[in-house]
Amino acid sequence: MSQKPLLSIPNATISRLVTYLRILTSLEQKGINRTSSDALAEEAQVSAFQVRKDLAYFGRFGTRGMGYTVLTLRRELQRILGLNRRWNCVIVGMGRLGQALADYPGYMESNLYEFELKGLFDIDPSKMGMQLRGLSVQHINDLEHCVRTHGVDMGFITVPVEKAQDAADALTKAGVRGILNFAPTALKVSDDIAVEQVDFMAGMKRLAFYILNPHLKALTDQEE
Amino acid sequence: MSQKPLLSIPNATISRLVTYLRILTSLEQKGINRTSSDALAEEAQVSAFQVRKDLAYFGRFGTRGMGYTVLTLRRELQRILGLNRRWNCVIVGMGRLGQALADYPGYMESNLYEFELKGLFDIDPSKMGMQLRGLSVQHINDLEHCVRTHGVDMGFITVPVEKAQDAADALTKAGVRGILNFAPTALKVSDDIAVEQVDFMAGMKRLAFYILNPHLKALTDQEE
DNA sequence: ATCTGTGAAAGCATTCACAGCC
DNA sequence: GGCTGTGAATGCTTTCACAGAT
Repeated sequence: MSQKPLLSIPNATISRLVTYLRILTSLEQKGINRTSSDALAEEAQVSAFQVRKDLAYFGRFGTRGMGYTVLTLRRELQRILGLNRRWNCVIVGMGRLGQALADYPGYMESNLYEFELKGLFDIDPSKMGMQLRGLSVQHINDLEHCVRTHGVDMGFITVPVEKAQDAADALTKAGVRGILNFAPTALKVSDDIAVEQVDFMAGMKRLAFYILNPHLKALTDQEE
Repeated sequence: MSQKPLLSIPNATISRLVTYLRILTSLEQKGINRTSSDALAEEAQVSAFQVRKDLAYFGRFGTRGMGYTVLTLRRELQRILGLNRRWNCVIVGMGRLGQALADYPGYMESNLYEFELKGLFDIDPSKMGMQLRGLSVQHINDLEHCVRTHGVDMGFITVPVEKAQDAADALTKAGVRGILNFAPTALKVSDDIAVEQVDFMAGMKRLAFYILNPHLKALTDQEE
């Protein structure tokens, strides 16, 4: 219930928690009900120190000398990461990236998270009514209504970079609590709205760089 | 020509270099031919120190008291990032993510990078011959031939997690120089092959976490 | 004896201050 | 004077070593 952190959590920790959760789910399916920081570290390919430190940001979930109960730790991680609920989403900007994102069925049925698309928006009249995954593209003016009626949590911005701030303002006004920005620009939004930046092709760009510079090894990872 | 770095470069620096390049390209289009670390920093929303430090990893491109020549710096960054060439790519695994990736037209015509798909591969016989973006899905056995004849640089792994290592082995044998791994597992490959990990939905997961924990602010960014 | 939880040390990346060149 | 390039300082993340619980 009560989260401990007064300090800020490394972003990388959050990514790793998702990994631990995936491992725990898999252990559970195999009928294994106890594990240890060593075993989790082995699977996640990080150090056991790292596993324990990551968990320590949120509380104490193990028993000294014993390890962790798979079921308990799995539940705790689900709670911390927000997986006991569905996340309602909208896409603003139905260009090529928005369409690809709407068409991508994976995130709806990811075995961990439950993200659900509730609306698709654009300002281009020629796109109105276009059907994608059972939703029809609506005008941005209808965004607020959609957000209120469906209890939309987050919006994905996939408009051209020069329109990104407008889209963020519209999402703010509509009342979403978080924005995932695919446009390569930093958004200015009010403090109570979470913003995460996504560079869709960052992986390819880094890869191109490291192929070109084989003597440089990527030591920092995840990121994405 | 000669790259300076003996030290390892922060991964975040590479992402920022791409940002600087985008800004320089835009300045050039506007006919502006001189700029400064201050101006670049303003646009990129980082500090001027950061801009200069990032550039310093690769050499000296400015003139003290004067700033940078847009044209020169743009060219240098293009060279460093590998944008004077085309990157030939293949996708291994034509499930939902592989299909979405093949269908996504954006990375082919990105105004900075030139990535081109040269082949689509799977092991499932029922997928063979399936058409996507002018390419037909081939059996993984034909991967090596494709890589040799087209000079393929990198492969994207979009197979289920338990098949990811096999896909990596096949790509290694076929002779690619880099692998972009979308499966949530760490691959073991020979040292001379660059591997970058991509978590397609990491942004959404982080966002869910920060919406749930509004008192925690994301301070580390980009990554992606 | 075992394995967690955590303060302290080490390792990196960012920020800073200023020396060095126009 | 102005602005870059860079060693030194700061701040954050990871690693470590060990105290503490069973």
